[in-house]
Amino acid sequence: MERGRQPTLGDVAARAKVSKQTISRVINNKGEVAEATRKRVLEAIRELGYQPNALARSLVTSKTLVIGLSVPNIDQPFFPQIARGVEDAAAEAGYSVFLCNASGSQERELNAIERLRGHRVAGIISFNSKLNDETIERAIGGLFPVVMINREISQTHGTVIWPGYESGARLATEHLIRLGRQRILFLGMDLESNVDSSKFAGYKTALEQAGMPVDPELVVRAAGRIGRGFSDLLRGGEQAIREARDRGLEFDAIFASNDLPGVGAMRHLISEGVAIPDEVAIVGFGDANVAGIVTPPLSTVTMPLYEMGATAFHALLDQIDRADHEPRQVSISPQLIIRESSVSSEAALQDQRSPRQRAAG
Amino acid sequence: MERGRQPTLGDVAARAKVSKQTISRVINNKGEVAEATRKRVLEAIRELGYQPNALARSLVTSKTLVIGLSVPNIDQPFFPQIARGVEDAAAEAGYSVFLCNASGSQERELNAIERLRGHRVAGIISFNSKLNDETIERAIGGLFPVVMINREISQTHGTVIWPGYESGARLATEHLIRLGRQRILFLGMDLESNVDSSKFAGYKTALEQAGMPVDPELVVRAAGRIGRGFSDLLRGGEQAIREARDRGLEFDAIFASNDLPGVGAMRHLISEGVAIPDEVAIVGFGDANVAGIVTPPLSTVTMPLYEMGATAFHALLDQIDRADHEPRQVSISPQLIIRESSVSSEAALQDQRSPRQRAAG
DNA sequence: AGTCCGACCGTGAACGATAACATTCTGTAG
DNA sequence: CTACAGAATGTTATCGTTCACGGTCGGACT
Repeated sequence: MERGRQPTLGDVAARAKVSKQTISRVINNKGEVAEATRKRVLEAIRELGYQPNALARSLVTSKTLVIGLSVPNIDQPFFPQIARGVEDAAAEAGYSVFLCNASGSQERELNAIERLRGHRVAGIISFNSKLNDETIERAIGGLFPVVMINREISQTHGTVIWPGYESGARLATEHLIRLGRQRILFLGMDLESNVDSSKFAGYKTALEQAGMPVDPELVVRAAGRIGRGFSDLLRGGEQAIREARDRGLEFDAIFASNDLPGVGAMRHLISEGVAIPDEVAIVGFGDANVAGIVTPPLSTVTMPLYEMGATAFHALLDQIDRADHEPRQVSISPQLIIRESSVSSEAALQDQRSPRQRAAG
Repeated sequence: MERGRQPTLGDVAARAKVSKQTISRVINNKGEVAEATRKRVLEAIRELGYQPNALARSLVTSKTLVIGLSVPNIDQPFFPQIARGVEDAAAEAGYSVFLCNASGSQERELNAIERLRGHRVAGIISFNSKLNDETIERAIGGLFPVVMINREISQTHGTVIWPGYESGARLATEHLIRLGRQRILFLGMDLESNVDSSKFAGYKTALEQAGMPVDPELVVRAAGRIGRGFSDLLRGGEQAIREARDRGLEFDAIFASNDLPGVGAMRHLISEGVAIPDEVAIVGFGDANVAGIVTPPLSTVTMPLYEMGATAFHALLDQIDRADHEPRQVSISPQLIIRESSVSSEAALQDQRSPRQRAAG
């Protein structure tokens, strides 16, 4: 199978019997060109199936219609939806998206950034980076616009998108408190990460405002890392709860900082004959899809992920178009979805109203 | 925030006091260069933070280290795992991946292909294209290598990866037959598509080989399209089964061509008090993650998706590296995972052995 | 008639790299 | 002493575009 050379501006010019410059003018709708020749040119373009070489174009204009999107692991709830939001918005603006899967490894993430730099992308959207500010600064410092999702503040230039993990966790915890739960277990994953620590802060605030104690024993860590498999995370939650019960820990509710360990925890409790939500009420955090499909459906805190992706792209575009752009910070409001893992079906409808209103604020 | 110009070969050359060509030689490890100058050059590169411009490089070599990946909808089980497989393999080989989300629209898919052409990608991996052979031929005919997943045969050049939908569906149906089920409902989505029709063919073959009738009444269509939302597909299955029962259809098993409608169907049956698997046994098709998380866990036919992605990339690389590459066809063997939606937990272990062996063949 | 203007189109340089060829330099064989 | 191989480096052309000019031509205005 021989591979055809793609036609160039010159080929089109020869066929339409005008200079290359005129072809360029037609393509870019820039400068005046007589109606007759424009038609001839378009005809030649069509006949040859000409498609401008973006590489050559970018080389001279030093602009590319390409951005990079770096995620820890596309194969995990949360990220695909964001990616879709980014891709949709980008395609609409004529941009293409390089997908980089960091797999939770710093090395691979840095590697990807280098590659993106080589391609002279117009900007980067980085999700949940494991890299610290200093490293990021060294790798991309000021070279091109960046939007970072899941980063609270940053000395780096660029826009930061921060989902309101704290307020989301507070919504969830307040919901459990309102249900009369006394001992609410916090099931985290990586308590040192800014994501989990924010969620913990929300949990803590809710307890304190209700005048309830924050018992360190009730803070439990589930093994498993973002960037690893799906079932890894499930098992992590399962095991953490098993161990907690083995050592005699008592609790009547769980707030899981991530849905998957939350589901694992729920499965284990059910298999042990614990009644959900009567004996233990559970609320997760993350993705509406997975949480909605389990039995009983898992109450969860969720975010408009698709819109977050689109927002991230538009924020990036703002920076690309105006080099003088000020660093911005965008926050996203999470929303509590109440299902039957925390409230039995009849009661659910009644409680649904008040937290929704809070979520909007 | 001002944006720094990236250093070029020339800048490095000036700093190391050699010609640009020597820099190029060092970077590409091509041609001989004295150890002393090589060191000086590397030092200059490090100091300036130089990163070769892939655009300029590609322009002269007419090779890019970029491929395109087109999927119907990244935000849906199946695709993220494939994408990860592709991205991992690509990154290892130094390639970057353009992600294109066709959203199930032909127009957007063609659009994406045009964009990819403009970027002179080295090849394209297209998943489950809605486009017919003729359109594809016109859009990319012979211009660059293509690997198509989910396409049985094709007049087009290029490699085709075809998951064994037919044999997978046969495994599932045989499993249900072996359980003594007499009236097995086929729950499809888009019976006209090559994917669903292959699955139907497998279903039919299994019935015929067992000497059982193929009742057209038992072929039911779930609304909802790939490319739409998650819950869309769930509801489609739910509704289809509701309607089937409303019109008095009787069945003791369901083979769902896609997990999501299968789960929807199961949920509806459970809510109606139908015992799973005693009264109705269910087997789905698709993704192990989602199917494993529902209650009861859904038996399903699944495929090594991550490996499929990696395989697709390597097949593409083969074509890229050797222009004379012959069109190939790769097939993937599906595997039946038996869970409690078809067999109660004790019985499951016994039946597990025989279908596994068939899947390997 | 001369001038000027606007519409239309072409020319040459540049972008940042590599390919192919040319040059310099050193050491060694004839 | 000359020639010549081979290592080390430099020169020039090229990839496919766009940019910043410059030219031509016809007509309106003075």
